[in-house]
Amino acid sequence: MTDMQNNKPMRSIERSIPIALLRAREAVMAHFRPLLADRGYTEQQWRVLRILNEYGALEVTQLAEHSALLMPSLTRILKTLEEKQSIYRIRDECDGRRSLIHLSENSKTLIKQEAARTEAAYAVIEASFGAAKTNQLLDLLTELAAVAPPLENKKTPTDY
Amino acid sequence: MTDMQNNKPMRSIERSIPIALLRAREAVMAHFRPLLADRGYTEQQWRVLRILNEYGALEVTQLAEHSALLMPSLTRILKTLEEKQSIYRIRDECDGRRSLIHLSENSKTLIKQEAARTEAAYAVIEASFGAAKTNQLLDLLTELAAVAPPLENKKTPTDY
DNA sequence: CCAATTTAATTAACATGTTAAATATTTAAC
DNA sequence: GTTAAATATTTAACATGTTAATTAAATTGG
Repeated sequence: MTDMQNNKPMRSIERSIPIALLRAREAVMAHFRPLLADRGYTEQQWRVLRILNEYGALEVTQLAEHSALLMPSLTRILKTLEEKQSIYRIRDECDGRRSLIHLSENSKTLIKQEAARTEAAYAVIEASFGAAKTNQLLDLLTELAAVAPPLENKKTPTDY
Repeated sequence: MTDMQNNKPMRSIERSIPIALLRAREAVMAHFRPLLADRGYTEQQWRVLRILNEYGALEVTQLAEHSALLMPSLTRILKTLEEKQSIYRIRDECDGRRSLIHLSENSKTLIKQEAARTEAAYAVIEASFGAAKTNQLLDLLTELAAVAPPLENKKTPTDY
């Protein structure tokens, strides 16, 4: 009874939270992908534009946080968006490492034009899933996102 | 009042379902990443092994469905896993296009050994988030994943 | 039987995800 | 004030996501 063996089988993958989140996300994105394709932007590129439209000019780190993108991804995305003249940068005078990312006028116009189609896609989802459940889900997801991350591999030597 | 202009601003990104799903997923995965790193597998590679362990040998298409991976991704992952001797293929005698993917004995042993650590990570999440909410969330996600996808771009010519 | 279609899987091309390392600039400590 | 530590961002390398095209093997229709 005191042996090290653990005989419990691994939890069924059918109740895997990460996979359930993936599948739900895929179902939702299926509604937006046609819009994105028409606009000529990827999901992540459009997300960056939406964030800038909502918050105004942001530094790269803040932009990464709001858009849920890692810095290396954002670096590449910003390069692409800059080439498409969807955004532009203004370097910080005081701190040469920082720069503010601004939305171009073209992008602001495009987002305004697309607002109705975006809302329509949301409406289809909510009509099927229900506004109450949508809000309930968003609340649960927000709470789950706040679960404390596991302790980092702290390099605590055992010798003191 | 009958103009084409829509003046409603775009929905706030703070209540974006796709982003909320992303963030929640990231918070959960943070608990499993250290385990994956120790094992030397990526999240997706490990998922494939878990699926095969649960369902037994599967054809590539079924494996893609269960693991929520697109076929091109799975093709590459299977090549890697085959080189690591984590899986092996057996071609179908009757249909030369198909093959069954089998879990190697090494992998079966590894998954058994890791079951306890995996459960422990789940336990941490449930201790923080709560078992009731976990189940509630899984139910909502399953339902959301079932929302009817938008009508495909059917190539319906307008001339008949 | 065979050309046309369908199906299973792979390949190609480009974008992003992920971790680690490198750069450049600023701040802190002597 | 100059070196060390910290910070913001980028680069590098490899894996996966995504769409379209391709290959190879069955199946169908004539």
